[in-house]
Amino acid sequence: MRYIANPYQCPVTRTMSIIGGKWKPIILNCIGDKSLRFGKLNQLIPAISNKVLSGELKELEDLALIERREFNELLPRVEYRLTKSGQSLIPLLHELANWGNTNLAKKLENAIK
Amino acid sequence: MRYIANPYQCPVTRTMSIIGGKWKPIILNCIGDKSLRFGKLNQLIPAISNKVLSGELKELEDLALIERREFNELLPRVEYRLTKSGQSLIPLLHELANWGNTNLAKKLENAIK
DNA sequence: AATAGTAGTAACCTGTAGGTAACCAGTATT
DNA sequence: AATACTGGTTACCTACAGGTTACTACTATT
Repeated sequence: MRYIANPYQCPVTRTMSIIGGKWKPIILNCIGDKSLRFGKLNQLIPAISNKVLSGELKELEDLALIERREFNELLPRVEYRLTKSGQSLIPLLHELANWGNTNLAKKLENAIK
Repeated sequence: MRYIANPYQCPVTRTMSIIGGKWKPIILNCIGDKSLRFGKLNQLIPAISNKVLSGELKELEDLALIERREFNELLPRVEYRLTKSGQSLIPLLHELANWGNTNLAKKLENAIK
């Protein structure tokens, strides 16, 4: 496989533009194989504001990595779950996590702050 | 494996902070198993400015992903190559590229611009 | 009638990754 | 004596990801 040295055509950069954000890998991982409501996600990830969470969810939906389902019952609710494509990212995320754990655990504590 | 829903402690985010930049995966991939000079890298990646290239190389060196070797010969030169740790990233980059190619090829052409 | 929970929006602000352009000292070429 | 190449540095600028705060309309609870 050959890479072209231009980020706009680079497949790694392309993947990064999806999972490279601050919250997307965390959101994907939190959802996992469950079907979660907005509020539940907000609880699981307390550091995210609901504006940002809402934006990220919309982007993930546009990328067809998650599915948004509205239930118009007496008290209406919304649930999010991974699509096939989204599920296929999970093992990749785990590998990234592993690499980070084995290769960088201490080295980065300060760098990341 | 359990993730804590906070990017500063998230191992995926940790890894991302290294390869998640615009140029780092490209640089790592360009070096590959070779030993490249600054100027050569600049040629291979024409879209990067030498200020940014210089900065990225410094960061990659700080992270011990590449090695910088100065040769103080008649015309002094500098060569960069991957460390063991840097080499261990290459397969991961390939997987990211693969995922991007199979799952997103078209979907993102516009999104990324 | 007041408060809390639902799933968000709207307006505004900020930090920083990345970009541009000019410059450096030393050597080699023309 | 002028220009180009080496491997960078410095100062300055900008776009945008992400953050903060306040607000919405609806229902349920007390």
